[in-house]
Amino acid sequence: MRAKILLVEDDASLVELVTYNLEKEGFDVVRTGDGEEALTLAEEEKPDLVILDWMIANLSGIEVCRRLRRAPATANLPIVMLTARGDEADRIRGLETGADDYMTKPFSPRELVARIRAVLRRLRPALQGGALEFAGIAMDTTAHRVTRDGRTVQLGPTEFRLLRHFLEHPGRVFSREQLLDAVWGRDVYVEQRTVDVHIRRLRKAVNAGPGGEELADLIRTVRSAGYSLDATPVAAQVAA
Amino acid sequence: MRAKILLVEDDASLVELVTYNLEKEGFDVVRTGDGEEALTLAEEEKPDLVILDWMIANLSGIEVCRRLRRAPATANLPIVMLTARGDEADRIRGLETGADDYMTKPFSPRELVARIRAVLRRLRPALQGGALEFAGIAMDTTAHRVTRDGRTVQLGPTEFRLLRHFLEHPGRVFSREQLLDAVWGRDVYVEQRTVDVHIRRLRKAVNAGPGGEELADLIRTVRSAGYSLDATPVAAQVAA
DNA sequence: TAAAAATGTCACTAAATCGTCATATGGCCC
DNA sequence: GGGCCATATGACGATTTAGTGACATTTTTA
Repeated sequence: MRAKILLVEDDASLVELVTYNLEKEGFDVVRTGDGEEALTLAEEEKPDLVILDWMIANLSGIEVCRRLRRAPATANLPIVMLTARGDEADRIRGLETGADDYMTKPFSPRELVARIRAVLRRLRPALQGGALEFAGIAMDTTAHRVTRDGRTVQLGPTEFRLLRHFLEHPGRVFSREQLLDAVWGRDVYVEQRTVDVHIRRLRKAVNAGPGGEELADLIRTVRSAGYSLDATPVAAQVAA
Repeated sequence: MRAKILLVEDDASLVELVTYNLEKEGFDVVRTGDGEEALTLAEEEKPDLVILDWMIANLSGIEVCRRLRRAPATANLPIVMLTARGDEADRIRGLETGADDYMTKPFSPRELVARIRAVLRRLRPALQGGALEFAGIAMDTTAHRVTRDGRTVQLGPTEFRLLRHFLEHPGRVFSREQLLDAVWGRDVYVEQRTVDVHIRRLRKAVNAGPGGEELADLIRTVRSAGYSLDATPVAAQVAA
């Protein structure tokens, strides 16, 4: 999942510079130079983080910061303040108003990106690898939660580990032996056929639709080779 | 609750300066100038945050940072790096190694305090005397009071700390071992199953409705993994 | 000091998960 | 189509794991 960043800045050349660097690093960027609009966008676009210049039109950055903190919808939105002022007093005021970090112009875009990553690493572990996703299946490893198309999927511990392994290597085919090593552990002795059974349990849980019907099977059986997580169902190949 | 800070720095005068300012602001300070000792102290003292100088004896700051991140017990410990180097490359390297913030000497003690507060405000809201809230459960950490949907909930000390830990990391699953570390303390020896009993007591207190009936259980049991505070009850899954 | 509250363990129960097998199903080659 | 082989499936007992009530002990409070 790409993180979305709201950039509130009215210096056009700086906007370009920062946007370029953020997008190069894989962030989605939403931009505005206006304080009022920033508040609206923060609500509507649901960014994962806000970069906020101190000096912007209509509302000062610090006022925007204060209002973002006050509104329940954005109270927890991470904010990185940006400013030309090097004053210690200003920096402290910014941090005390609720900013998570503070950078003084001129700054290096790379450092900005590094700081943004540091903040996001903390607040959205999901954006940093705690979350896995493939073809509608989402797994939050820290919350130990799996959903398919938004609906919660109930899995036993072994099925959970099995699915995690597949999500970590989507598309790749694993033999039963490899799956036993990776999911059960290298020193455990269980029948290879046992893998089949857990694959079946995993399929049953993941492919169960809301009304009891079957969804597309995302686990592909590769005859005499093993299994893989795969987005192209057999039916689609036939139909095509 | 006072926050405990581990200061890893070998410049004696700087240690004095920072310690003075931190203690004035109400922090407890543990100090060392040695990298190896820093790792030990981080485990044993369970600080809420580490201030880490780049240049210290025995192990470089960045190596300490890396090891702290690697050890499960300290992987989530907030780290503020401190250094004489102003190099952008160094700053970025520090942040990418897992530091949460970075300050360059000479720095203002007041700004350091402000940055520490900003980091802690995020990660340990309870330390700031603030209120915690999740899905109808509200906790006032200073008044030591808990309510659910407005009604007061009566908790024993251990259940209170347990709930506070959950509220600080909503949604996240903790193993019994992690809960013992975080809630009971690293040096206490109690049976892992004791956690179950306190979970039960916490559930009983929190889920008791006004008329004696049961409210939705907000504590989720994750088999073979642990427990988490979670807003999506099982009933909702079934109904969906 | 006595009463009350809180704590940590244990034994037991309840529930879920696991691994295996026997059998059914389905693809593939001749 | 027949035979062969690999996989799918349903059932089942064994095992693992969590929930629960009780209890002795310690700590706090009155």
